[in-house]
Amino acid sequence: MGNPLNLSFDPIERAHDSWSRRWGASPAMAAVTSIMRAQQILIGQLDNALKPYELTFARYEALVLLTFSSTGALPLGKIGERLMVHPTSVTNTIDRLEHQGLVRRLPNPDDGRGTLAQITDSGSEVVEEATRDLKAMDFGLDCYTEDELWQIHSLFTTLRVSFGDFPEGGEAMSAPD
Amino acid sequence: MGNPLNLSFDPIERAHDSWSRRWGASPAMAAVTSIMRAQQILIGQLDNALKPYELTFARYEALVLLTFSSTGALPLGKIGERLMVHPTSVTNTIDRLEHQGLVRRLPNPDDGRGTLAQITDSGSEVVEEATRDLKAMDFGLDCYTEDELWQIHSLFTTLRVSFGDFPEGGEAMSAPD
DNA sequence: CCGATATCAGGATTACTGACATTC
DNA sequence: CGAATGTCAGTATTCCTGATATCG
Repeated sequence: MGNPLNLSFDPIERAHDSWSRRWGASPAMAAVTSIMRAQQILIGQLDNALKPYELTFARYEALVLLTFSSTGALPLGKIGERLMVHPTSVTNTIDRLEHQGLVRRLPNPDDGRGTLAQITDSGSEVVEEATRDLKAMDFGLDCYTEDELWQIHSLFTTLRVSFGDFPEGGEAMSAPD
Repeated sequence: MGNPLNLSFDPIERAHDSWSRRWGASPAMAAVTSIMRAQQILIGQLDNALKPYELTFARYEALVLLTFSSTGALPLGKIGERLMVHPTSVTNTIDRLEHQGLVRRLPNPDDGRGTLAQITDSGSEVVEEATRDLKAMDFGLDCYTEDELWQIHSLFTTLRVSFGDFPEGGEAMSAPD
């Protein structure tokens, strides 16, 4: 559903009201459904903005990651780790980008088993343009103040740490690349 | 990726640092990627908790919605509206639930074109049990205080209103059902 | 006849499991 | 040999674009 619902009431508020009457108030239930809908709205906005480049947000993120690498190339495994996606999804993503000519595969000189994905000149151009567009639309979050955006980021860092993505208060150590 | 990343650093913080150096600081970029990962973590937790019942969170939500209806039945179109999913996805969801015996289809007595989905006794039992489980795990949000949960809900209500899901400050009018 | 309500066929993403060849 | 890196085949979800039969 990439389109506004345009209802006369808030379906999530309504669901939470009914839920409360039956099973007791649950701010967690209200929060989860809000997060789900927010993600749905955002991914719709982002994918839509990237459509002219035939990119999805997932593919855009892969290109951005390669852009930041010193040589413009990274082993597929590392890409999956950074983007938090499954190995087979990385293969799929890189396949697609390769067919689009935005990335090329190279054997990893440091590991005969591995493959590097390297961004092409065309890929670099596309990233620059797409980034300009996404910045212009504030990644779909133009309804927020800068303060609120940091608040959101901070709140979810709590969840990610709690889930075990990375240790609390890291960032002050070695920089694996 | 339903599993913790277990990295030694925060991949989102890292990405935002690189991004900032190249294109300027963007709290929106940091917020979006945080939201995406949070949603990924949560849907993984929820679907995992519902696996014993052969439910996904989407199917669970459909059952809950029917539970709240006075007759335990609703037109498919209304279900899609409330759950914010595409009509064809509703057909698919109800198909699945019907095969599981948790829901049955009935012709809509008020509209010859329409179909009602009605929850079965078996469906009602499953909802109760699944809900108990989800409440016990706080919908995957047990790392938050009640205050933080309302904060999250409130922040995303801003986004949903801004996107056009429903009018600001609604909730004080008729109650379509 | 036009619009609304499903349903169906089919395409695009993404995640995950299991298997497998290659290499460390 | 046991572990790691990618790739492939195949499955499950969900979203979306038509096309379509039926009813209001």
